[in-house]
Amino acid sequence: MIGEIPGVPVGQPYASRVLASEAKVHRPRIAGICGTKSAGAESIVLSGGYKDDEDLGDVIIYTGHGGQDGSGNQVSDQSLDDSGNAALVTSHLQGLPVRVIRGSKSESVYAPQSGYRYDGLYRVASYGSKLGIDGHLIWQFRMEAALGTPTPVIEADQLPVDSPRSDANAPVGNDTPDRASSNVQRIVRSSQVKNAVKRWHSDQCQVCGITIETPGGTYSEGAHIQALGRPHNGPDRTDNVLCLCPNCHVKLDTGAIVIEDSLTVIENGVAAGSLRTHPQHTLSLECIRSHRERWRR
DNA sequence: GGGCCCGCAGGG
DNA sequence: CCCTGCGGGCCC
Repeated sequence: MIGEIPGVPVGQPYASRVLASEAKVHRPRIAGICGTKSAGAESIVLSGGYKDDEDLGDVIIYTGHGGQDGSGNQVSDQSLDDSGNAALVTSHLQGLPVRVIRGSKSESVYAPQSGYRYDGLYRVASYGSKLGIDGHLIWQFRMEAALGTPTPVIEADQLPVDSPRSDANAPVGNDTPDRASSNVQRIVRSSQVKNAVKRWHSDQCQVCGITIETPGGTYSEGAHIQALGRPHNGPDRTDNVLCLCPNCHVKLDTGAIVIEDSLTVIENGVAAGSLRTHPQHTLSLECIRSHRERWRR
């Protein structure tokens, strides 16, 4: 389950990994990353297992997994083929939220005094590779606190001796949790619809035919033909979604291209080829017409 | 404190 | 199935 776990507030402590696992907050009992390449990452744990990590509170530089010898030393290169790392790449490409759990063994001032603590949702802002402290290639993911995720409280005995407790360290609840979590669930649902379409087309743009290759795999965007929400109110279904490259996505959203009932693509008033199709991917003519109506001139 | 080994759930 | 992993307890 991606996003918040219902009934689990930000700041929720767990005495052990087993308890966090039973609460479904972070299911693996040992591994630091939970997730799959196809669905994205559910959650990560910062527990001091990788020395290249940096914890700045609302920003975390999180090291991917793999390449260690079992006692915390990096002895070989990490790879994006590793499932956890691939999962974080997917979360980045699709803008999906990741639950963050801090453990007491992390060196960070934001670490809990003991056990583990759920610290809310973060997004994978960017990622890249570099040579780690031990001289092997590592992949790192920049995690940024999502809107509504507070910077964690610095627990009392972590404060520098002279610094008074400030209001900034007062316990923080979750602002408008219901609305935030329903937004998250809507993003997740919508991304499942888009993923189905992208899989059918193997990330090849249905308009221009290109496939973008990245170190983390191929990339495409799921583009709604009839826009979601007011005033267009398009359905979030696969028959209202196209697999497009970012350029063609912009063109579709701005009316630079429209689509005829015959699936001919019209650009600058002239036919510019035919939409690529897939047998399992039926399209809604109603949505295509609605998009055309929107950009009639 | 470090080393070891027993774990099991997740993922491919 | 097999393999791995930001545990954890116990022993030294």
